[in-house]
Order: sequence, then structure tokens, then C-alpha cells
Amino acid sequence: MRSRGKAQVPDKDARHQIWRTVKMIPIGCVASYGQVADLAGLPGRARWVGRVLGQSPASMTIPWHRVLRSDGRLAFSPGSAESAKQTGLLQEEGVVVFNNKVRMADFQWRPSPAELLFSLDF
DNA sequence: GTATTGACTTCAT
DNA sequence: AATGAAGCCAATA
Repeated sequence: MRSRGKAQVPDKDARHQIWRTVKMIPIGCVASYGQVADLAGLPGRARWVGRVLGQSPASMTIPWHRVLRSDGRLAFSPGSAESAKQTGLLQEEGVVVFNNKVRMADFQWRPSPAELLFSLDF
């Protein structure tokens, strides 16, 4: 028995869920940290999603640049090197970034029911 | 053990 | 539109 019942999902598995979820964001679309957390089965852990992405090794090759804040702003400060890099990656995919933010109404990923089912962990 | 921090979100100014 | 407070949760000091 696990006397420390705090973690319902081991962090190791939770990270895997986050990576898997981010990888299914289509090219040309974006998602918010909170959206990724929810789809990964980790509601309320938007901040943790950002942490996990930041600490993910470069070899992961996950589309981290498609994840932004809920209002469409990039998580990095305007003018920062990371912001510029993320903007470039998004523009390559056809996502329009203006003043460090994206029009969520135009580019936010809306998973189909099939994709929602696929995101479930059986 | 407590305090602080951060690739967050929401609500209220 | 911009800013601040409060809530949030895991990592770090």
C-alpha cells in the first residue's frame, strides 16, 4: 500500500501524458497550458505543464511552441529570445503572431470527439 | 517543517 | 487594453 496517498497519478506518468497531449496538437494550431493540462487528465496543473515543457530535453522533439497562455499571449516576455524563437516556429506553420500574441478565435485547437477519445488513458 | 518561485488562469479594477 | 489580486500546484530553497 502507498501510505502517502497524495499523488493520484505518478509524476512520471503525468509527464508522459503531457508530452503525448502536446504532440497531438495539429500543425497550424495552438493550445493553452490549461487546455493541455485538462486533456492530459491533470486539471488545475497548467503551471506544471509549463514547467514540464521547459525541463523537457531538446531530444523530445515535441511542439512546445504550440502551447501558449489562455488569452493567446506567448508565455515569454515580448522581445525575449525565447519569444522570438517561438514566434518564428509558429509563423513557419502559418500561425499569425502579432504583438507577442495569437488570435485564439482563429488558431486554438478544437479536438474532435475522436481526438478526445484518443487522449483518454485506457 | 515553511517560504518562495514560476513557460498559469480567472476575476476585478 | 493594462494591471493587480487571489487561487492554483509542484518544484526549489
